Amino acid sequence: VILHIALPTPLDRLFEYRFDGLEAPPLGARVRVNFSGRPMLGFVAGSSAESLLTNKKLKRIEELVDARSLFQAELWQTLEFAARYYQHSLGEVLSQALPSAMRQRERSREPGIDYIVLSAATDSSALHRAAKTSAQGALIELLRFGALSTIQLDAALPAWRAAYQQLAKRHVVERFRVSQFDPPPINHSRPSLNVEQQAALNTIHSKARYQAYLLFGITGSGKTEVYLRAIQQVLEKGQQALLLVPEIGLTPQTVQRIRERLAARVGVMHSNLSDSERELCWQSALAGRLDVVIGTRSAVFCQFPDLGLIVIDEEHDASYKQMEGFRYHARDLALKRAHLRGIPIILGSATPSLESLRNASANRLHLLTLSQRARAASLPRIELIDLRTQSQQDGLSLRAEQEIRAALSAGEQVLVFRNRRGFAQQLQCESCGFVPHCPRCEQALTVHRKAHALKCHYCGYQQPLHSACPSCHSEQLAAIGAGTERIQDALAQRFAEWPIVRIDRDAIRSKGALEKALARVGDGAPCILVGTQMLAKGHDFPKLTLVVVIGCDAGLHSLDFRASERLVQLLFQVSGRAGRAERPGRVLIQSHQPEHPLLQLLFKQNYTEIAQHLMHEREQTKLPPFAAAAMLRAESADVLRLQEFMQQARALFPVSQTLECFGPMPALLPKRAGKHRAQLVLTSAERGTLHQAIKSWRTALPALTRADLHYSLDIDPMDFS
DNA sequence: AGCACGCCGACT
DNA sequence: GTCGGCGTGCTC
Repeated sequence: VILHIALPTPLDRLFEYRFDGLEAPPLGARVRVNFSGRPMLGFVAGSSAESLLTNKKLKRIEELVDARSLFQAELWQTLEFAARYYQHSLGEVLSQALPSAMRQRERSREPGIDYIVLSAATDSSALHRAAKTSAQGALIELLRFGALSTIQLDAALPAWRAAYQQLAKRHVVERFRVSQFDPPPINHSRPSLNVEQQAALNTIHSKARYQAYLLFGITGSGKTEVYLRAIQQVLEKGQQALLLVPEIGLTPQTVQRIRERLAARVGVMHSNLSDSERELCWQSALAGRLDVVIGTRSAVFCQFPDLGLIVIDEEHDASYKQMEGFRYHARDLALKRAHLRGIPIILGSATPSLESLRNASANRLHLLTLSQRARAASLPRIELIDLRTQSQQDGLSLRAEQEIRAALSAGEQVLVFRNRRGFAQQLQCESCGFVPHCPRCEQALTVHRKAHALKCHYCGYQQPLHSACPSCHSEQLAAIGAGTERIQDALAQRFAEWPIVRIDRDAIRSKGALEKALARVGDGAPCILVGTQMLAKGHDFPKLTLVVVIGCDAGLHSLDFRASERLVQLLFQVSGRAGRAERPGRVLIQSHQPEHPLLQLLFKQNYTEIAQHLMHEREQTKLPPFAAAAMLRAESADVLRLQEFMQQARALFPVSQTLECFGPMPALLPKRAGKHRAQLVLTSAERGTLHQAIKSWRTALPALTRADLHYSLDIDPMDFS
């Protein structure tokens, strides 16, 4: 038999190999082959009795690794579709749908799982001796109600390993290994539903076949409770559920809460797990040892004996789009999967993507609305601070300062949101105007004062902070613009009597640092939180009543067509942090342009209205969701080579009445890490037309490439970066 | 993407 | 005389 093998190489075609079996193995089984002198694992993707190739060329399958397909029928079809839709090699698509451990290693280990438990001999006095604030205390606290797996502990207490070592020495805790996940302790307390939640749930329950829902619920309206009830219903039927969350949204608290609430075997799948842990979760789900998998983007490829429901939380989140290699959108593939499987899927968001809103108005998504806040009495009030009439220092206006003081004095917590880390955006010589730039990206370097460095936030380049201008040797160097570090310093000077907690990528370097920082805020004592978008999602601060947003003007004028949508979603999310408990929240937005229509619309706290405004803009400019778009990106150290390639690529593209091509234009970051970057945007009102055009056009591209020139094709690009 | 093969410049 | 640059072509 001749097998047609999909190989994990960018070459977008199948390769034929001779197989010495009587009949062809099932599609999706792995095989070991020699490909151009290298050993490789490929996937059976077809077969035939004969081959047109000469016997000399045709090689043998060295080993059939799996007797059965690794992919259930509906996932296989989804992946075949994905390869076609994203115009990516099937072999790479299949390979990426597997945990990386299974891409290289042929046999998987017997899945087993390590649990940590309090020793039977440990009495309560020993438990009391461990300080509650230490990692050891936290570990004991977690284990008090039963054993937890290493995976659960990684999620709940990232720094648990060191504490475990210490406690194990004193025989307070011990480790044992079992071959499957066990259900956590049962916890039946569940909040009651309001009328809207119940109505949404009834609608979801009414249909057991494919139906896609858009659960549009404002922050605090109880979307999660609807997900959990819907999942529970599915579990009661003996089926399993998949819950996708954004990268940043998978907090230990979320997982723990869901685990307890559902009293089900819950697996977690995210990028911080080790390869073997991911494989374990993947294998366990497939083997029916898990009821629910919560995971980020790549968890969309998890398989179950009888998957009954998919939920996508924060469906608008950009982290669902893979930004390199096989550039899939997990939400869109989940929709495809649910459709092929004939099961319901829920997309949830307080700020749905324009794509989903449009799908809802076209009845491709059934809209379910939650407009009542479950716990808080009212929505936060939004106020704009006009920076043109307000003096400001270190990025903070006088008005904001007064409001912060008032809130703190009233015993409340304050969040100062600034989506830029570091001390200052740039350094400028006051006598000659010199601004240090990254030699590889040509962007102004960010000042990091604590680290005493100038850093490039795009490529990671850094150099020591100058004390004198390298150009004119003046020592008058001004730090321009305020990042989180500077704002923290400024706040510390003005509010010395209150604790200030900064949360951004610089402050939260190590595992567990985020938990530590959040714990400092968790007791509800008055304090100031300063941070980037790390703070915007998922975390609940009941005592937080005031949010101050610093410097969001850049998002109003970006060249990226999705920038304003993102800004609005971010501002809504940040606003949602305020006043979740009984106290009403307030949001102060500092801007140089408070009259900007988007900011004016934010006032009304009505996302639908803002979305309509944005939608109108997109319709005018014929951009997604009113057109299908694709993007050709290329980069090279040699500008001329890059320009030549892009010009030729453009010339070959069959522009017509229904097909448009914009560019070549420099990328949003025209130079990054020493490479010049350019892009070509292709759009059409007809998705099929665009797809066909790109399909034939793309075959001509390899002939245009030179050494040191890389290009990639992005279908449904998320940004113009 | 890799990797081999192949044809022209600066070294022992 | 050779070592090595990367342009071109192939992978069942």
